Formats: sequence, structure tokens, C-alpha cells
Amino acid sequence: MENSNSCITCVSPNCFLKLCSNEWIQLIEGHKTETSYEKGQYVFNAGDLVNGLYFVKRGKIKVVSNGLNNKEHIVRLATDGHVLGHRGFGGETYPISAIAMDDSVICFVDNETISKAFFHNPHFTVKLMLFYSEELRGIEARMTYLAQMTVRDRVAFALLYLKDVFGYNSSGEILNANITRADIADICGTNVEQVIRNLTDFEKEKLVAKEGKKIRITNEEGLRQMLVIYNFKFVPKMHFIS
Amino acid sequence: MENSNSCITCVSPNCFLKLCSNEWIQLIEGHKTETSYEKGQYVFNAGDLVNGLYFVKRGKIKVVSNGLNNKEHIVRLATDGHVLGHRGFGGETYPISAIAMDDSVICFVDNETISKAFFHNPHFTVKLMLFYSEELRGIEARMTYLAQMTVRDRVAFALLYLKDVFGYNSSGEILNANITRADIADICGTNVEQVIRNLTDFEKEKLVAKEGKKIRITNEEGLRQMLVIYNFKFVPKMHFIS
DNA sequence: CGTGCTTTTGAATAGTATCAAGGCCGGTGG
DNA sequence: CCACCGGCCTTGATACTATTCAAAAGCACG
Repeated sequence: MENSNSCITCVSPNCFLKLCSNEWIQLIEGHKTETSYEKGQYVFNAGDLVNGLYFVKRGKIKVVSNGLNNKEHIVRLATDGHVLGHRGFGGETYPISAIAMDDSVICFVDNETISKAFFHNPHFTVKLMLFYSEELRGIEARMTYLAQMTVRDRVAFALLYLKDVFGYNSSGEILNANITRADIADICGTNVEQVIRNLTDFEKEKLVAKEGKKIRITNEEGLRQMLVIYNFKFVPKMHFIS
Repeated sequence: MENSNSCITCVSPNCFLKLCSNEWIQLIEGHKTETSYEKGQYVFNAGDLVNGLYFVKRGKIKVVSNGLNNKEHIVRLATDGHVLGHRGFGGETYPISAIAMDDSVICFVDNETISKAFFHNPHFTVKLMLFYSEELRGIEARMTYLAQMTVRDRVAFALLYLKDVFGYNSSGEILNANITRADIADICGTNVEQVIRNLTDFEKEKLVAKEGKKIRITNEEGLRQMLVIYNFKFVPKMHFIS
């Protein structure tokens, strides 16, 4: 919970805040806090008052919505350089919760400062708007396929989504996330058992290999092929700063 | 396909363009076209190049995404004052299509003009960003409940969504939209037969009344009660101009 | 070396989609 | 005016898919 170091020397290359003028960056720094979160800790909780905007310096975050019987649904995954809490921006309270999936470091800027920055840094504002646009495209793609895909295909989709956001780790094609079968189920909108059954099927088909709790994607192209029948266009990676 | 009349005398009270300075409104008018669309006509089609932004003057539009076997999924409904095509903004081509559900009038402003307006009208830009934020909250709520609700509850949800966007018509609680059972199925992510079975059930339970192809909501509160188990927070109406 | 959490498998059940067939209604042309 | 046509609505039977429940094995951590 220590206070911030400087944005200018910040290691995060993609942070939106860098789009503000130097003058404004310094001003923001005065109102910015930088907080460390442990795995499992809430960054904010559905119902909390919206007090500002979060910027992920590094880490892995899941954004979840609580539905029936408080069952979690993972609406979005976020990592370095992403914005958090922007869905709530302009509203009273957060409609969703954000939870650290790994130890993470996140900067926070209060409402008033951010609003002023918007009015004086059009480049920053427009870029953030493009980020929203990108987000909408992504979530809408997930929504369509959630509505139309079988569970099997949704599991394949979730694996690719995890890969696209978090990538592979240093030891090859192993999904670089501390994720449980239950998390995957929460992305797919199904239950743990279905995820496991389908992972087992995928393993028999040489698409993935289960290595303990970790998952190795042995045939990424094969998984993508499974989804071509949906006309699916994977959303291109966002270029944060141009 | 006639050219525009003035934004300043425009009857649409909620249009975002009104947030620009008078000077800029006049400038935009020079680059704006106003087009009428007949029922069923495409405003833009998935794959089309993104050339600008659309503002609905009046009418009813469905925004659809084409998935498996080109089955439509209705991602969003839009009406007077809403923005269209903003999901594609910043991208190359539209990921989705927009189709008029009724005769509609829509203004179009090209990319270059809109981008310039963003940089010179922070009030306009920030308001549009809040609109995006609102959109994200709405779509994410629909996504969560699409993932967790039964078909029955999704049908109830679709009816309420239709009511919230288009309202009732002059003859009481009849849904004010030229919508088919298939459209409802495309909102729910199910098929026509399921929609009809559930509408029949709802009718027996005195929640709705089928009047030909039109649907009368006889117990709106009852429908909403059906969904409370999902912790569902209906997204409050957007206040376009404040 | 338990204890609790995650993963895994099987069997029973419930929920949905698909297929087939018929009815209704508005519009069109004889 | 009436018959026909096409689009939309409706219902039933059937097959399939997914969820739920139960039980056990593996694993990590104190």
C-alpha cells in the first residue's frame, strides 16, 4: 500500500497515463496511489462506490460478475497496461468485482483528477475511448459465441482467450496463469465437470496436455480451427500507444 | 438519401452532437449526411470499412453479430439519440451489422471530422466515453445472464430489454417494436420454438398476453421478479445530456 | 500426515435443440 | 370475392446435450 513512484520512470510501457502531457503526469502523480495486491485479493467489489480509475502496472486480474447463487462469471481478464474500473466510470457503484489472480501492482487515480485530465489531454481521452471501443468488440464477440457455441467449443474458446491475454510461460506452451478448472468454467458459463470432461477429450485429440493443474496447448491451430465454423474473428491485439 | 437539415433545429433532443460548440456543430453539418432507411435495410454490414460514426435521429435498429451458420445474434437494440458504429471506431472494418427494424432516419459523420471534433470538444468526447462505459455495463450484464440463465428466464429478460429500449406503444402495454419470435430467439441465444413455448407458459401464468404477433406485458413486475434470483441490476437509463 | 481444496469419473436427471407437421394471417392475382 | 402463397406462429415427439449429485483420488500446505 505504499505511495507511487513516478509514472515517467514507470516500467509499464503501455500505461495510458503516459499519453498525458508531462505537466499533467506530474499533477496526476500527486493524486495517484500504487497498491500491491496478493493473489485472491479484491481490487474492488461490486457495490463499492466508484472513486476513480485503476491502471494495472503488472499482474493478472479477473473481472467477475455475480449472478445466480452468487456464481461467478468471468467477464474479462486484464493484465499489464490495462484499465480497470472503467465500466463503473460515470456510475455510482461498480456493477462487477475485480480480483487479483496473482500478486499484482495497480495504480489508482481519483475521479476528480481523472476527469480534469480528460478535459485537458485529448490524446489521452481519445485513446481511452478507442480502448472502450476495443473492449466492446471483444465482449460482444464473447457474448455471441457464448450464446451459440456448445460447451465443448466454449472451453476451446476460453483456452484461446487465456492464451491471447496472458500468453504462454517460459517453459513453452503452458498457459501463463494461475487458473483453476473452476475459473475456466466461469469464463465458459458452465461447471467444473464439463470443463474437465472436455479437457480430457482435447487431450485424447492431442490438442492439449494436462500437466498437473497446468494446461499445455499442444495444437493451438487445431483449437482455432474448431471455432472457424462460427465465423469467428479474433479481436486483434490493442496497440495501446501509437 | 437527402442531405442534412441543421443539428441546431434537429428534433432529436438527446443527440450527442449537440454537446459540441456551435462553431463545431456548423462545421460538422458540412460533413454530415442524413439518410432514411426502410425496414429491413442494412445501415452497415459486418466487414464494411469503418468510415465514420452514425447517430440515430429516429427509428429502431438492431445490431447483430453473425455466428454459426450465419445465425444472427442480437447484440444490442438502439433507438433515438443512440450512437451506432462506435464499436468499430478505431478498427478497420465493422465486426457486426446494423439493421433497421422500422423505417429510421440516421445521421452519419465521417471519421476525419469526428476525430477532429473529439480533440476540440472535450465535453462531447467525455460524454461519449461515458456512453461507452454505460454500454459496457449493459452488455456485460446481458452476457452474464446469458451464461447463467435458463431459456425461460432469458425470454423474460429479452421482453424486459425490449420494453426498456423501445417502451410500450400507445395502446397500452404492447411492446412497441416490430419484432418477430425469431428476433426474440436471437436476443436469447435460442430458437423460435423455445421462445414460443415460454411465451405460452407466460400467458398461462398471466404475465403476458399474445395479441396476434404483438405481445402485451400484463405483469411487468412479475417478469422482473422472475429475475431477482440472479442479483440482476437493471442498468439505469442513460442521461444523454446533462 | 491429516485437512482442505482441486481434479476426476460415473450415473441419473433435467433441460434444450431438432425435426416434422399443421394452423393462421395478410397480401396478391385470378 | 375467393383461392392460393409465403411468411410467421404453434405444437408434439424425439434425440441430444448439459447439469446435478455422489464418490473418490490427487495434491499442497501447515
